[in-house]
Amino acid sequence: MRTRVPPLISNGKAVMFPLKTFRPHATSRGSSSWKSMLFRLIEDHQVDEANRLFARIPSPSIQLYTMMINGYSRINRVDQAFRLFDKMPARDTAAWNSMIKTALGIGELDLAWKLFDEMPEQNVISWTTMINGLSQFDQIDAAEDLFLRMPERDTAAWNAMISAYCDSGRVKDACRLFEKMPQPNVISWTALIGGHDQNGQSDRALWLFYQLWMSGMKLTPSTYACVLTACANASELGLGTQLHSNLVRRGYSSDSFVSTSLVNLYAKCKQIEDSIKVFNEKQERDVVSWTALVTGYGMNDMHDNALEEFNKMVAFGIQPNQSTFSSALNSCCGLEALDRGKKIHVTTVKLGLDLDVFVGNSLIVMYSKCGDIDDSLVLFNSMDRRNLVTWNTIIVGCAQNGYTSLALKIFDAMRELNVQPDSITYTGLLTACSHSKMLGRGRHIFHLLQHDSEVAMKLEHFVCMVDILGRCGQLEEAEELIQNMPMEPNTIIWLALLSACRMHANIEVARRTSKKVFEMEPDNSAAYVLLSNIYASAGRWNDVSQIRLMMRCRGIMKVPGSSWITLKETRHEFVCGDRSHPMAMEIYAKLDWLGVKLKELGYVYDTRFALHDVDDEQKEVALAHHSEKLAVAFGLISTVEGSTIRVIKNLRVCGDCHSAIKLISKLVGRRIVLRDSTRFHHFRDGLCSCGDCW
DNA sequence: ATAGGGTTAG
Repeated sequence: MRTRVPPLISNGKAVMFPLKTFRPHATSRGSSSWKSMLFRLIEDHQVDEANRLFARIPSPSIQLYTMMINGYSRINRVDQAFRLFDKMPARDTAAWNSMIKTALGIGELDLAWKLFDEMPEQNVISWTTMINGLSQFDQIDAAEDLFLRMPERDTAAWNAMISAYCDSGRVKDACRLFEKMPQPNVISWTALIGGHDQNGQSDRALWLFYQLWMSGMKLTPSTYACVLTACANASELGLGTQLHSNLVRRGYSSDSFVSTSLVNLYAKCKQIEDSIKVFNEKQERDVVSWTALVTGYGMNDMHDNALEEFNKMVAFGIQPNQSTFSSALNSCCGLEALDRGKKIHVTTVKLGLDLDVFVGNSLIVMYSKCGDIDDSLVLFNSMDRRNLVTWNTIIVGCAQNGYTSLALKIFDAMRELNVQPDSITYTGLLTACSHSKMLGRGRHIFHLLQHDSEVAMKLEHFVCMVDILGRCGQLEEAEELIQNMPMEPNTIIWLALLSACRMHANIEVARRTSKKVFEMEPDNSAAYVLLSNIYASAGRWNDVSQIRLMMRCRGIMKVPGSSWITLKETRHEFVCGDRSHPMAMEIYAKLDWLGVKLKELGYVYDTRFALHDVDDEQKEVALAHHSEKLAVAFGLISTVEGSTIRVIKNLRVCGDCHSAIKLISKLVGRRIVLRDSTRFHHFRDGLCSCGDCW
């Protein structure tokens, strides 16, 4: 929205008229009663009503004009604000300041500058308003320049500059200013505490709070809200609880900001019951507090409750906003609930929020985490505004769903638009290459990353590269990379190498590698399972039984494989050889039928994978009755013919199941989406999206 | 109670 510059302003200097000429009848008493009536209406957002009253005032004072202007400005009726400003017989500095603020409110920075330059006399408030506005436009250097140039500074001006520094991440500069300012007040402290917290320095924020507390300065509700948030982020439940009882004694518990901070505090500290309690005792339930609760349920893995609460909020008549949607969609991911995610998508469209960049990003994540990468891409292509998160989200989504070349293509498009990648972008790309065993492209991306001065290399990048090298059989090079990297290796990177050893049956490297894991994490079952599988594949049964003995002695249990499918919001979970499901008879009958049909297609069980399970009793039946096969069979008999089946497995999909499900997809003419612990497999027409690089 | 500074969810 562009606002025309009003004629009086572009004319240059405004003329001040003596007030008495214009309101001869106004007495101070009369004016104060007009004022209180206007004030009440404006506070109540009844601006039209206020304007009718204003029109009846014989010669309104400058103050009354300015009140009306601010009333319009607050509800974004900017044209009317400017019209009144044009009409007023004289303007004081406050009126000009109101107009600067109005211009900034609609994003008209140029207009704000114009007003600031043309007003006859700026005061400290004019300067402070501009500093604040420049900060909102990320023009921190211009704000700093104004701050240094302003003729006099009061505490509010210092505070504005401290906040501006904090908002642009320049916490050190904020501290420097705070040290230098003559009279820091509780607002200065609150700004500095909040600034540290918001820039990831919650511990330092709490240390600052301790200083404030010792100074004996009286805390305001804002300070409590701010500090409670820092407690939440630093997981300082103890301090948070003390502050809670303290603020109750001060009578601050009904403050909306404070109570929302408490809802957040308890949710983040995994005290969801207390969080619910605070929320239920809260007088007004607004979007923010309700969103805090929805998010809180999500953080406590109570996604069903989260979505229930989201629905309650909508039914209560409170309109969700970007944040609410992003939390609700996140819970859809947690439940793999594509159907409910789609319903929420419809709601975002109704509210016109689906094109919002944050909501759009959440929708992309929801679709790709629920295995519907095609709808993710449709959404990505329809977004007219994108940020780095958008690009990262779609790249990671493609990587997890086997769309490797598309991920690389999107990266090229991103670079053509000069969007600077970050460490997540590179991780996504390397993951994509690893999933498709693209050694050359992987090396290329790794090279780009090493020479990208804007991105710091992280351990996870090396994990990805080791994974690529390992999968492509370059075990020695992978081992060398681990030994020469600039940070300490963790068990994850050794396990990546170990699993490559399994793929390429390399006992020598496996021995060295597993030794590292046993030293670092003797209780990690993955290394034992992998090593024993490597020995078993080589027929070295003595070594296998030795490892099993070791596991038994150390009391290490392997994580049992399980797969599940969600139908009509109910989760049906299966483990290998499971007969506990009410429809077990039908499921096994279907599996037998599939077995016959698959044999006709020339399928033979790949017995190498019978060794996948360490436990003896599961060995024989294992292959035919693996959990993922059970879940697929259940899906086939419980859903409409032709519809897509979506299965999730907690571990990696077994190789035999992978071949079998490919054929099943062709046999029954269905798309089957299987999400395992690392990625998605889209089976269709006898093929898998992973190109068998599982 | 004419204008500026701090506060809640993601």
